[in-house]
Amino acid sequence: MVGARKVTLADVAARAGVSATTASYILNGRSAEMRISTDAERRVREAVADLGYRPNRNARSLRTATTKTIGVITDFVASGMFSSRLIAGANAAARARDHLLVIGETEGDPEVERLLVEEMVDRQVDGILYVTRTTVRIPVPTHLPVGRTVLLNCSDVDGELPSVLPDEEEGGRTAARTLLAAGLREGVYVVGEDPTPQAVAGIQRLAGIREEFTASGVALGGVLSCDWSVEDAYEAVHAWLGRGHRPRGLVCLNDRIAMGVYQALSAHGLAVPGDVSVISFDGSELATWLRPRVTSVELPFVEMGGLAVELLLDPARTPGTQSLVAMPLVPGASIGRAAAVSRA
Amino acid sequence: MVGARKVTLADVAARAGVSATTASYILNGRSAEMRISTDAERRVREAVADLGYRPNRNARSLRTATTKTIGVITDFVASGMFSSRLIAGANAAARARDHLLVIGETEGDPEVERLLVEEMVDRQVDGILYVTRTTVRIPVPTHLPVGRTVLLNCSDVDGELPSVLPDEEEGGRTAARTLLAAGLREGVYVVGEDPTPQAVAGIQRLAGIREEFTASGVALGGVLSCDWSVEDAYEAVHAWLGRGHRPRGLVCLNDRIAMGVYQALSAHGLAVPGDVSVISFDGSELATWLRPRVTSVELPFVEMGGLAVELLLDPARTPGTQSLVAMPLVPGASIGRAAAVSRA
DNA sequence: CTGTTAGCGCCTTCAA
DNA sequence: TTGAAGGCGCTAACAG
Repeated sequence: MVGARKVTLADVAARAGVSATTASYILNGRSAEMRISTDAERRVREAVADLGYRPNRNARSLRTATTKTIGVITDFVASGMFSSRLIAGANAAARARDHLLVIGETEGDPEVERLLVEEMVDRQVDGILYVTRTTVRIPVPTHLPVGRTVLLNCSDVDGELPSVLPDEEEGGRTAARTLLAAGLREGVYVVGEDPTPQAVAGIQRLAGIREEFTASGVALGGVLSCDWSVEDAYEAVHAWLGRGHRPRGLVCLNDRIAMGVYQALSAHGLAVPGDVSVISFDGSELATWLRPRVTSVELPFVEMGGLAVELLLDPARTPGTQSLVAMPLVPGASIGRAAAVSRA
Repeated sequence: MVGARKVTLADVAARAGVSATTASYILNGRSAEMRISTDAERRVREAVADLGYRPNRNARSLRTATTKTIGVITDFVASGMFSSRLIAGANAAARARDHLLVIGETEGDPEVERLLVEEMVDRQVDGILYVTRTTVRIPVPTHLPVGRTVLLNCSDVDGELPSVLPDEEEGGRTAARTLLAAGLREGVYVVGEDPTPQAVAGIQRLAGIREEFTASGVALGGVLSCDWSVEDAYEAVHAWLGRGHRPRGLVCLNDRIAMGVYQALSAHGLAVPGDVSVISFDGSELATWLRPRVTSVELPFVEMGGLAVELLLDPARTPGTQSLVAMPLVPGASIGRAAAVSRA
């Protein structure tokens, strides 16, 4: 029951026996600066309480040309299974800075995207967060307001707009290090080489993994290519195992692949981590649902969303055009300490 | 690069050689009604194009006291794994009616909730969608603007506010019917009786299942109680199977439970659907990831979100205080046609 | 310290 | 068919 009828600042001022100006100053916390008498202040605050006054933010926005609102334009993020955490992070940061989020989902349609950007600019949003579900490098829409846009989970091919991304390469190194630290020194394969052209996650993760293995003087067993889906991973690994391969460790490029891999291993009677150690990427809920839980390198979506908002609201803070957020390791129980030297 | 500087309606009018009034009429599609000359109209539209004019929605809102914006207040929906589809549905419907969504997540904090409602009312949202992650029956916050609020996925204990909910009971009947149609007539158990007090989904699903079984003169084997999580379902079913029980069919009260059930069955060497038929609720992505895919009764979140927006924007349409949306069956491969009579 | 005056950009009677 | 004028509610110079 938010009465919210027609109580205006003028009403408050009248009741408090001051001018609207004075009331405005007080309500905007400028009473000290303006040296308003404590008495006037008290009377105004009373009037506000008595009348149940609430400022009309539209009117304020019309004057100040600022709305304390951030526009979020996404492809499928809001509906996505874990990428929605990007929104959650952004939302939390926005709230902490007294901003609200207006969201718009484009479903990948460039025309809808254009419309949404216009809509939001029309609504005077203070900035726009352009968010993608998967980490991609794209030719960014030309109509985004340059000064006030931050790319989240994607980067501009022209590198003009500031962007926030997970540090995939370091994530790859983390995964590799974790396996190496467990004593795995042979028979380690990567599952899920990514064929999608724009997607960068797979490529970078793989690069990090390779780098770390090379640095440790250990050779990677090989790379199995498959789509990033449970079913495709299952098919690929199942067939591969069927041809007699017996890996010691598998690096799954995301949690869904890990699920498919678990299914394939199980179908061949191989145990995790007894026979095969598994590690993956994403750190999603799914990782915790697998049995045993798969150790996963987490996509720091919440943190990324938060950082993006900070950058958007704090122009000066922009450390450069690209911010990489660390991917923490979420321990599971999918990695066995390998016998010093495997003797299968 | 949305120039969006300072092109006002007045500029457009000036360039077109008409008054702001005329320009306003034209841009609001009232030129016919106002019998504006086609020539004036053409000139105005040209001016709009030339100047790249965009209306300032704040100014408009100040006048019209309408913002074409819907406030969405959720507990954890936006970050939730599939409940975010509620938002997706609402968003689509909102866009179709030229509205945008402002979202706010309360993380279950009533104080935050109060603040958010105020914020949104201050911003003159045209209505509020109050959304919960799980289907619950709750004492709804008192400060929601009565005329313009729709509850989504929850209902008011006082039954005052209109609400949109999945038709859980019918969903339960659907699940039961599906199993019965496959010839299962004994050894059917339900997994996941829900202990949470406010949650209604489990209770209603179970009621529907029971009703259908009773109607068919078939006795339910029993009900296994466990939390609605993969791990808990696994533990419960695993222990139960360990005590020698051998079900023919299992109805899992959600997809996560189904996942735990699959794990438990697998651990006991029981095959789906060979040894045991399984059906579940939610129809989430997870259902499609299980091997074989589990047949699931879908939570119609997208449709619910859409309907909620319709009701919010179309006061007259409200058919009553509570709208139930049908839960469609999403076929998987987890149900075997039982031998006419089991003879284990 | 406080009030007066002017708009922000748009919509909408009321006259012409 | 079009224009002039007023005001939505609030903020910010600029006086006093």
